[in-house]
Amino acid sequence: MSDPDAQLAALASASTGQLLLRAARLLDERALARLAEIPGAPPVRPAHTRLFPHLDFSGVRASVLAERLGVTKQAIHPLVTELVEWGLVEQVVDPADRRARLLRFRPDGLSAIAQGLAMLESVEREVERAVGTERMAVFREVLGAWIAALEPPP
Amino acid sequence: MSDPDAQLAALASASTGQLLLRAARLLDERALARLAEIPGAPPVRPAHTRLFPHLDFSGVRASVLAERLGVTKQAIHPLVTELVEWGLVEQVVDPADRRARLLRFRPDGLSAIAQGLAMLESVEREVERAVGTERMAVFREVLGAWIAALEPPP
DNA sequence: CCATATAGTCAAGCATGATTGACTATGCGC
DNA sequence: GCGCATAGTCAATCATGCTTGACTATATGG
Repeated sequence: MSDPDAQLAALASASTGQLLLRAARLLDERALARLAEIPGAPPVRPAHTRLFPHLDFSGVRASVLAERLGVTKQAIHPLVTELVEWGLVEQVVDPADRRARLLRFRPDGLSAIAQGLAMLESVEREVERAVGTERMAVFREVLGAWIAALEPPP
Repeated sequence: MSDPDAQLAALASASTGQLLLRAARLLDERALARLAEIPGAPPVRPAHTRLFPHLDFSGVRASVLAERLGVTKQAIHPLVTELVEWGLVEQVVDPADRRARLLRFRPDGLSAIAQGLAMLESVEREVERAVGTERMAVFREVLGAWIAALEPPP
């Protein structure tokens, strides 16, 4: 462990960060692949899934979405358009400013991708079964710490 | 919690899987951004970092790399070429089969991206400080369970 | 020794997801 | 009411990271 080269190599090839990246990539691929093999499901792409954590039933503006993801609103626009076409979200005029529209999940639309989401959940349950409820809780908590450490570019 | 719509929305917007994806994306962006702002550092892209977990000092064939990542060897080739140009890895003829070449880290090359890797490590330490050594150990373990659950497409 | 398989290379093309720039429509403040 | 800011749209372009297909060089088995 005192060899700095070995340490570097370990960092490059198997640090916790690398494990995190690897797990996420596998999860992403699997969730999308699962969705892709369901006949009627909309062709959701990674770019759409990035929007999900920022959507809810109360409504968000497209420009806010863009800002949160750190991209331009032009980049968001086609994605939102597709989600609307697929019936996953709907747009309503923002009562506070009629130029703007609020985007929000449509419950009946969400059920269209329910199986894909259910896959996420099933992997989650599988892992939970393997490691136990308590450890899973710790995991979620530490994940929160990672996000907190990374979220605002200090 | 009995409202299935709310459950779906929660799954779409904040399940553990989503948190995992989010943390990984943030980490990836930060590590690459850090590297990008170091003057002499090679312009490593996400595609290269995917190779790292599969590289070491003992040597791997490019085709094995491709197989592990689930892409064609043509996709791997330009990435490897760049890593070699940047001095991060070197190629030696495989003594077992002279058609093949083994790829392996070059210690002095690794130090060129040491600062980027060090950033990974520093975030890791920051998180560890925040949550404690024990919880970090649990985290790593659960991460392993996720990877195990996802690794071989069942 | 020759046929066939295998490791890696080269080239062209494509989907994705971003960018910049120009535009429309609406709202808000003086 | 007018002027300017703002929310969203449209169009063109670009980098990235793949793909398929054709090729070269080396190995191995009959």
